Amino acid sequence: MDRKKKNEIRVRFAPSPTGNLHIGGARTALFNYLYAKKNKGRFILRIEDTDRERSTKEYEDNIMRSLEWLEINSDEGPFRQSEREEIYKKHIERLLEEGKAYYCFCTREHLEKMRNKQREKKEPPRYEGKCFSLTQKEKERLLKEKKNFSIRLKIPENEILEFDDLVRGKVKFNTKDIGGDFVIARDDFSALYNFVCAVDDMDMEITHVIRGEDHISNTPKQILIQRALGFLSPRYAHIAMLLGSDKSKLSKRHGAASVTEYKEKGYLREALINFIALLGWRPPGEREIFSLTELIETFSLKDCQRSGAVFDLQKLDYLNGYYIRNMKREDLVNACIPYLVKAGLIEAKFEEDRYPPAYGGVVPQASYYVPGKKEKISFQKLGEIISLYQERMKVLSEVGEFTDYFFKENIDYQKELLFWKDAKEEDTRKALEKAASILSKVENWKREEIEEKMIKEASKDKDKGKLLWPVRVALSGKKASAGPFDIMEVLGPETTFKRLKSAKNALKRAENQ
RNA sequence: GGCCCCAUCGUCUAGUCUGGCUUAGGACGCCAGGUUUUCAUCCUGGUAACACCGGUUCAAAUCCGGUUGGGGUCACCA
Repeated sequence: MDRKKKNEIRVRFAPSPTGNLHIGGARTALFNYLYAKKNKGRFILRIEDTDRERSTKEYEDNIMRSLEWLEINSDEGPFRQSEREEIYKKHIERLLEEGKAYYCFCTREHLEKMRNKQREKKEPPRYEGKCFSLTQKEKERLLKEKKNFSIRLKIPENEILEFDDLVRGKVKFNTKDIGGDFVIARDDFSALYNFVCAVDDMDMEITHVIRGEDHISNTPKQILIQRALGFLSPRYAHIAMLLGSDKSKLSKRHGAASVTEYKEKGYLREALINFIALLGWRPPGEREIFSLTELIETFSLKDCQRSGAVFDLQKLDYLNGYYIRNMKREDLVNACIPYLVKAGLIEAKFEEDRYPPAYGGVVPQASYYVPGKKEKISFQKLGEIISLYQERMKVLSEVGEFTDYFFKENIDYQKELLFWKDAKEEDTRKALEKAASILSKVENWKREEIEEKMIKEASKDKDKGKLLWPVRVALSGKKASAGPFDIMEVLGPETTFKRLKSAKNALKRAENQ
């Protein structure tokens, strides 16, 4: 481990791999990262996998890759607590020797019973310290009998302690409210959360612990552990929780909760970062669009909110749309291609030794095909199609439903959709015929000329929609779409005429029905 | 229930520390209008909040106390 430079600020993000990276976790990671970068410090990643039952490698991978995707990169780590068991064990043994911790042979059943009794009496649950008064002989006997035990930390009975929280100010607590001497290790000397956390924060020379408000109540315990071990505690900053629309702690039941889910729905990392940064933090001024770099420049714990922030999907959508609109075309196309593939609109074929990166990104050397058709569809062409919807997309996953008519051979028309306002079938057929005749005079099949000729004709009537609406629906088959001239240019004359014709046929068919 | 934290538009928030500059500002949403063949974008306007009660003060969203409300946490989970 790198040794700490003098006055260097060191922060850590310490997720436990018991689930995919949660959006709230991502925000905690971000705040730590921003604080480190802003202060030329170091950002350390620590995997808290002391719960062997629930921790998995898959979740750890997900956390790592999610952070990577968000470009929240660590300067040190990942350190795994499962690889540091010897360190914890030594500290526990020392506390035992010094009499600051002791063996407890109470069974879970006994403890459960006690807790229930206390609850019934409306008393706070609390360990009464029974095993602390065990004699040396009794202890040795129980140990010999191989009775299950746990190791508890002896804490002061009634002492007021306080710490200075960087976002909340002074927080006081009384040791009598902690719930008695608490368990720091199991009978195989494997340490529990508060202990490993306290030890690692010291051992990794963490100067600032920035974490969710739900850890406030753990702080006294960790301070007590550090005190018993004879170490100085880091400074703490407890940031407000991320809330669901019902104002309770954000979780799976509020819908998408993991970074992965947002990524898959087509949210951009820039938008997600910008959005979660502004949840519970706001720099002075009225600006709301920030890149990661700009966030680093302006970040300060002083500007952190003390109350919880509701996760508002509509604002995320707005930001995502904003970032999509500001993307370079090539980047947008690359970002959209996986969604077109997923929607079955195109197929991507890669040169033999090249495969798409597992996460995001597309190999430019890939070739794209429309299923069922022989010829390639060029990257350029995909760009023309996609950019028609750049202004309209909120999330990347919408690209398929927006652009499907460019890839499909035939369109199933809904007859009524072809009618503009109170137009009749006769009017609609005439409009389609008129359009075809105008378009047949177009010499250079470009948007400008198409638009000029069509608008000229459409303007003969006050209501341009009489001509243009049926044409647009004939081309797209949709109630809402990009403009007809843009569509025509991308579609090309052949398909354009074909669609005008088949729309007309659809009218006929509808008449016969 | 004990302990802890919190409290400005529906939501994110500015203003609170250092009381008067506030007819409480911005953004998202929503509504209306403009641009437009549709949708979206864009532009203009509108809607909407200091939880309550007391106190301090010439003056309180801002300071103090209480009430209410919300949240978190009370494991051999993290």
